[in-house]
Amino acid sequence: MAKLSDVAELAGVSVTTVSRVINNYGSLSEKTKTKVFAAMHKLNYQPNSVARSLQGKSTRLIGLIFPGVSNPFFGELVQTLENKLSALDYRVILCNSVNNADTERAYLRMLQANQVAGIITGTHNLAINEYKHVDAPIISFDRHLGDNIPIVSSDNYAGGKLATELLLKTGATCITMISGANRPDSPTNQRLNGYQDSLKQANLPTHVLPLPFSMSPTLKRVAIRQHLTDLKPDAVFCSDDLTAILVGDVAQELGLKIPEQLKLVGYDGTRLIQDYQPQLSTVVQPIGDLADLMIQLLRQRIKDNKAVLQAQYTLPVSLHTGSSVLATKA
Amino acid sequence: MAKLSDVAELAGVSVTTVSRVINNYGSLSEKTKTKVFAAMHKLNYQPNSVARSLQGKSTRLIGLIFPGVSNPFFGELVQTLENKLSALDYRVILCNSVNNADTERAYLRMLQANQVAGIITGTHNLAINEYKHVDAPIISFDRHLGDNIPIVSSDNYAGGKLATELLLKTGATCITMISGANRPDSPTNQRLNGYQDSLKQANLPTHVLPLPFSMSPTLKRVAIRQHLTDLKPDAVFCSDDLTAILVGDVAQELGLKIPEQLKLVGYDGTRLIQDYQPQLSTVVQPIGDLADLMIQLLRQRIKDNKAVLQAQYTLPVSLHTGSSVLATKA
DNA sequence: CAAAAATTGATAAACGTTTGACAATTTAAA
DNA sequence: TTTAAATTGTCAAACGTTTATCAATTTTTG
Repeated sequence: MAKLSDVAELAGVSVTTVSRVINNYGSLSEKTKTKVFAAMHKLNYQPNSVARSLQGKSTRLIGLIFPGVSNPFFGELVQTLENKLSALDYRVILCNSVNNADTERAYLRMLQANQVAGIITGTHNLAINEYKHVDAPIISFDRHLGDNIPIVSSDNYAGGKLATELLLKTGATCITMISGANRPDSPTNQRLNGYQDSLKQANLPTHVLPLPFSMSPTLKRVAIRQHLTDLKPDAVFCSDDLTAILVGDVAQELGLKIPEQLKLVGYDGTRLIQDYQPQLSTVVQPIGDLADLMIQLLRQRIKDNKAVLQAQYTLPVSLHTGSSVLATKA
Repeated sequence: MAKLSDVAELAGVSVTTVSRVINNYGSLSEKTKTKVFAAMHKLNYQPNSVARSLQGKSTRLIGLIFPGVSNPFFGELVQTLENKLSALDYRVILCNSVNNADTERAYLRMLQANQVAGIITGTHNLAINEYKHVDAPIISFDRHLGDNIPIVSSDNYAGGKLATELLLKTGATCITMISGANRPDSPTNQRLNGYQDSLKQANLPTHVLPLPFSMSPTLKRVAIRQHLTDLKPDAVFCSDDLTAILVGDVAQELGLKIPEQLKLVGYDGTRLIQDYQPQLSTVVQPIGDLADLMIQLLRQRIKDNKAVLQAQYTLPVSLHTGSSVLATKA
């Protein structure tokens, strides 16, 4: 691996000059610049970023901590973040917390040891005070991690209302919500609040079936089948699209026609779902905008660690309407 | 951020001693070890890995280059790799090549500049000779990148035969294969070969519909609809599960009953598909084993850059049978 | 208690880069 | 041609850690 002094030697100039070319400071003639670039190219030279970082430059490394990229929503969010960050000349260290506290703690230590410039996290398994000792700026997706850590979310409350009101508009009267089982302070609980407020306004009872994020699909199917046969709701609102797919499946097994006998709305609206399950109505989170905003806020904090940011940023959601509900009430 | 000398000062020992504790060499009394660990803990100290790397230790960074984690197959593969690597105390730099040559070239440069210990790649957009100038060891998933870069694949040929023979066994006589449009030297073309050989053996004609990986789902639907109405095959074998879902969708729109009028087999068999589309028969790639093997080979090359490895490693596939084909011929 | 062994410290060089200070040389302007 | 400006070089320190060498001190052993 060629180093600075090799380039200098080949170009017949001093290392200082090469460094001046690379970092573009001091005064330089076109002729030397050309010579140096030629030598760099010939040796396929690239500055050792370990050495640069130690000297004082940023590592330009960003840690991304999410439960896991095999979940389509996080997969798309992580891919979007990575694409945008890499366009800004940042590199991404991927951390799959698998919702485990020890893992997450180890990742935070590791990221700091690697001198990351910043962290974006969509997981939360530690006590709030554990995030305080992290020097690197943190931006959070949809989790409350402490007073000085900005939360970026889509409008979960509006999403909950949007979904529920769509179901009401198409004539549903017994609407179940299948929610994840989240920490009480999680912004995603707002989806439940939106659902509850909508039904209260319509003078209808609420029915909540909480299924933990981590529950296996097989067990979820069992719980869903039980619920559908017991309560016989005429509509279900799921706080994620994958669970909505399970509901659709179980409904079919039970011989329930969608949307005639059971209307269905999901949540997240990834590209994958819109492309491959377009019949599923769902609340669409603006993944691109969320990524842009998180990156923008992080960069502000990277530039100035004390940058004053809001505690909470909320981006609007939209609705994708498929045949899992009726387009309009007949 | 505390540094070595801070720990030494707090513990009342020399930096040499602290370094000895951290790197566990030389002779040390229990008493000092305890003192030093206490100080490290108190200061929440972690060695600056930038400095360590510069000094000569490995960065323990592994570059992962894949088309993108929003694709469920790559998402699961990347997550599996990340989990296993992180258990071995490696960190992952994620690179989404989006199948673009310039992007991939830039990633390779960046990874080298960051002194990664190794690279695992599942993408291939450069000329073979461009990989030769990479110092870090490379292991490839399912692509031919050059003579000295081992390829890890699942048994694509067996997968193609397995799928086709399943369809034959259940009585299909007009079987279409929807393939990606790959480079001629790509191991994934073996799926096509397996399909062709199986049909030749059964004395049946082949029908291949190539749909590029990058084609949009909407355009794929159009092409599929065209093909199904023109040829009226009684079975379709897709070289990936997502395309199989599209075929299922289009068939339903055309009023074709699955499996009675159209049998369907996909490829990949991710957890996601098995959990959420269990009715889809599919050839299952052993993601965990693939990840284990790639990591094992990479570590051999990290330990010894000249380690002699095979050019090609092939792991067996299995079959997940769902209701998209008949369980047995009636 | 003396000798041997174990422990700890002080010092310095090295990893590859950046950058400041200042000197030397070349080029351009007057 | 003289002077000023632009260009390039030399030298050294710094980033935080590791590790070798050698010396000093403490502990253990016989």
